Amino acid sequence: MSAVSCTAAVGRPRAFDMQTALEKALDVFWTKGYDGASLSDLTSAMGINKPSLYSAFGNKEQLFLKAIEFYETRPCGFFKPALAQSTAYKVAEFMLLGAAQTMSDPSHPQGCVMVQGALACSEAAAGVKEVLIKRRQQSESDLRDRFELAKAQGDLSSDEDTEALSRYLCTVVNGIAIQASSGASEAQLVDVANMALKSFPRNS
Amino acid sequence: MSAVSCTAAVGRPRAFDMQTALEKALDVFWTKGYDGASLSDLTSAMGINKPSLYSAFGNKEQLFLKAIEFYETRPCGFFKPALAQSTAYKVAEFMLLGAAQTMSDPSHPQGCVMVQGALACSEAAAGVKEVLIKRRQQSESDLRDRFELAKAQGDLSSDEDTEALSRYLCTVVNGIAIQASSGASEAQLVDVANMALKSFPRNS
DNA sequence: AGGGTTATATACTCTTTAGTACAATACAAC
DNA sequence: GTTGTATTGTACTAAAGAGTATATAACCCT
Repeated sequence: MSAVSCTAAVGRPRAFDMQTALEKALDVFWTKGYDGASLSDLTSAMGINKPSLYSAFGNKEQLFLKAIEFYETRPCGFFKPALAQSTAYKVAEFMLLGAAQTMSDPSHPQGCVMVQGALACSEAAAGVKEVLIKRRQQSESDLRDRFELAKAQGDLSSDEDTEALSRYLCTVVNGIAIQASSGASEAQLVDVANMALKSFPRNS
Repeated sequence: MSAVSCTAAVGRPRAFDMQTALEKALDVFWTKGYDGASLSDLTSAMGINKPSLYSAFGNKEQLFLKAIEFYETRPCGFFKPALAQSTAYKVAEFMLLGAAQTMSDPSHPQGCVMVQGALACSEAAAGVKEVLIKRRQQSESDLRDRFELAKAQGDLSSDEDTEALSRYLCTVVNGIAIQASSGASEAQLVDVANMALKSFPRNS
């Protein structure tokens, strides 16, 4: 009954790997969205039965939240590496090209689960929709903070509107997500990314 | 049994207006998406019972298709007016600003039903998802055709890649749809539109 | 006024949905 | 080996899903 998920080796051991199961669940939500993903879809993709799912992850909503948490922190993400670039322009470049490449990558579902996981949805999904909106807004303000830093460091002109800049970038990234989920190729999305970059101020 | 929907005044007259009912249905699909919109949601919004819905519109899928058909052709759309602008740049400007205004308009659901109606969805919605993708791609190629015309008319340089240009614009418009459906204001979206316009070639 | 025709409301069908009860099972600790 | 604990598989529940049968009501035409 402890709140922390302790790995005490007591009782029958779990027969599946939670991390792999979570990845499978993520793929289902990514492809079908929260409303479109049924528990049957989830359990059959995860290779487990419903009681195992419920005991390990809570319920459908909590499973979704854990899945997108994993999505955000897994190594192949492009967002955090983008923020770590050395100049504002390089941040924007890394972000747009990273989005173009990652979202069309055929080794996982196309697009972005943070966008298509719950965009227009039932009341049952209203909670997760709000969470996704908040996360996207958080990304936007993280990006703005990075550009404020760039101003302080002198690689972004001080009269730039960092909020508008970050919103513009996130808008294009979201648009790229739509295109990718509609079947656009990496090459096509890289073109879009490069065209979007033309609007971005460079101080060279 | 005739295939054409003739308005023969025979039998009991319909007690509701099909057009208004269709608009109500559109609002539901727009807000909840295809998967998230239940028949109860639809019938209660339309103010009719299920048999009326089925006799008037076929089934859920056909109702959705008729709803988006109405969506595309209703007067408040911005796409066709954009194509009618006199120069390539004005087309782009009208398109982006029109998207920013229309999609944040509080007089109807925010965002774009062609995007959020069925983005990631169940197998039951796979058909309508494909239709939406095709419609969006059609818009993209209509825009490209318009830019090809602009080349011929001399208001767009002949070495521009019209396909990349139209894809870029549609990507930003789709991104604006996401932002609007997440609660962005018109002013914020107009900023995005103007920033996106900076990438667009002007021959002035 | 009566017959033909179509829409309406109620009540139903069958399937699928999310979530759970329970008995059997597999391990650690003693 | 027995006990305690936690997971597993099967079978279940109650609600909601899409779609329909049927009887009644409202209209036009003759």
